[in-house]
Amino acid sequence: MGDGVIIENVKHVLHFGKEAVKLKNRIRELRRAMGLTQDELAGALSVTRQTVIAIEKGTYCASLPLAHRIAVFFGESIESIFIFDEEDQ
Amino acid sequence: MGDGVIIENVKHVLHFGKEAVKLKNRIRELRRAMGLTQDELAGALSVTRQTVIAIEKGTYCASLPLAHRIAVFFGESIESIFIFDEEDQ
DNA sequence: TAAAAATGTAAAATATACTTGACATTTTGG
DNA sequence: CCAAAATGTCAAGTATATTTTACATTTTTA
Repeated sequence: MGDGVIIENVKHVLHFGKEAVKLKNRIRELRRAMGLTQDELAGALSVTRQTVIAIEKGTYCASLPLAHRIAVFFGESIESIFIFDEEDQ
Repeated sequence: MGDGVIIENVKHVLHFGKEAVKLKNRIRELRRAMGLTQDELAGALSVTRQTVIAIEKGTYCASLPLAHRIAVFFGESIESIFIFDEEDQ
């Protein structure tokens, strides 16, 4: 199965690693557009208000399941809500 | 700012919570289509082989940043790679 | 302006994602 | 068939996400 070409491909792609990805998101903006408080959004997503605060502020990332719930709630894709900058950290 | 309608909306939407989301993904399939080993994919994503194994098997979810790297690597959206079933857990 | 609602902050505890290392089993190729 | 490569498993440790509680500040509204 494996041949030389495969290894070349992998090496060529090694810079896809952790060095990238600074994450911002449009949650506060989307939440306010719906006229919701942090507490109401938290309830709708089944997380605490602290989690909404931390994610809106960028203190940490949402987990993938939570990101999905957020995307479904706002009717947009994960990629359109979370912005992955191609910069350090 | 807040009015009665808003509260109605929130109550109406409370079932978007954790009860959903059982997660599978197409990573093994996509990796094999590229003729890569788990170890090579792990290297390309800057994670360990254990992480690739666990995510392929569904032992746990990728974090959002890792899900994003995976999506970029395979040239697809997060939503098309990770499948969120609307079932329990 | 004063009360109420919304937002922010901080620390300790728990859950989950990820790493490291070591070894077992399966699959592949000579 | 045998060796090497690939995949799987297990356990302990670190990192990060989420919860809980409690209080401080800002914004809204009566």
